[in-house]
Amino acid sequence: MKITDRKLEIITIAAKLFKEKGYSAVTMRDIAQAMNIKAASLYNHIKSKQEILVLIIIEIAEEFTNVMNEIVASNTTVVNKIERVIQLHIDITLRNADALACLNNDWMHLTDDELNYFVKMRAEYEENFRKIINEGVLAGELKNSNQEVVVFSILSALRTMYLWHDKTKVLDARTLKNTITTVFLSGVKNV
Amino acid sequence: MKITDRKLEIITIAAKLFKEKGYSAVTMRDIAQAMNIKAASLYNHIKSKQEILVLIIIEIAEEFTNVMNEIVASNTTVVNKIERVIQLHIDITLRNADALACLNNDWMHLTDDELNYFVKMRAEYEENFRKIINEGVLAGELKNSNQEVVVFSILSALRTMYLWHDKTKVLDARTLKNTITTVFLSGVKNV
DNA sequence: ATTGTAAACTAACGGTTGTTAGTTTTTATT
DNA sequence: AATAAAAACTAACAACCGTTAGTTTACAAT
Repeated sequence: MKITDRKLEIITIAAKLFKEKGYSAVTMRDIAQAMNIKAASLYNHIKSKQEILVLIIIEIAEEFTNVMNEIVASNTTVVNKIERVIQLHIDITLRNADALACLNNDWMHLTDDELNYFVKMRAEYEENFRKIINEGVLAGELKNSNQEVVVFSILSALRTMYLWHDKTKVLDARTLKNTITTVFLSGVKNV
Repeated sequence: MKITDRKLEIITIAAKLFKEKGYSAVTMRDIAQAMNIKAASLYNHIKSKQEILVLIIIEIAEEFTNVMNEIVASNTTVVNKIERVIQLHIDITLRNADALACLNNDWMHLTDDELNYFVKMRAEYEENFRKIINEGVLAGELKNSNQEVVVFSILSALRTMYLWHDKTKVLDARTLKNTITTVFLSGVKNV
């Protein structure tokens, strides 16, 4: 079950294609052509098109889940927790934007166990973020705004960073984090 | 070239299906089944699958373009302009979330003239929003943060509101607007 | 040099796709 | 009741889909 170099190559190229056109619009022949081989040859390395999708999405989803669990359990301020969530999204976006795009756009094409597994992880992730926001309101660290709106405003921006991060890659990760953190914690308006 | 009732029905149902699975994964037979007719019957009303996509996307894209042009040209404060952009996104999200989802996720399946037209409109829209932010910084209304990050943080959240607006539909449009405005202008942190 | 294996190939399969042609049914108008 | 138009139907097409079977090539280990 280990992932060979060639298999990893397929997954990487597939993720890039999936990002551009979506899982359903990319054919096995497209993937093969991008690797300069024939479609049938792919099956020496992977079991199915579906397996490619699973390998792209699940690993990243688990990373989000694991780090978010650490953050929630950590003994620190809410502001610091939010900063670490922002950092998590920046890290993964900069490291693997294609796979992240695929996770965001094509997760619904997972099937059976993997679909259930993903949906469960995503719900837990959102619930954990909601907990952080709620904790911040109760502790007086955050304003008492509508929690759902706050949660999804921030999460939406973080989740779709992959759409524009390449335009801003002149920025190093640190500057990116600082700006985003400021925007969400203190807003854009001058006081 | 006018849009009959039945044609509008097809577009509405198609948008809903496209939102769930994406343009490529939805077949003409899927759309037909959702209307309790056969796939071939659809062609009494529409020219092609592609035409459905065009009709869903272009109208909304033009509305965004037109209103954004009005906002940029208006003689008011930058904060007020931002509030009106937020209002624009809320209005369209509440009125036609399915089509908006389709615009966000399936625009790349447009072809030829319509693809060029859409990409051009989107670029102009972003450029207009960038102008507003820049104007605000110059006038001292906004903090001098990195503009690209500010522009895309806000736009990302507004663009993906359709993903979670149904969870928050207990909120009326006014409350939604007030909360989002506060989050982006003043941040979530207590001062 | 021989052999075993990994990884490519050609050919083809059964099913699905968007779409067309031709026909029948439904609906509205006189 | 007769008629025209609108909108449904059946049947089928050529192209494309993911995938399999069987074969050949490339290459490392003996």
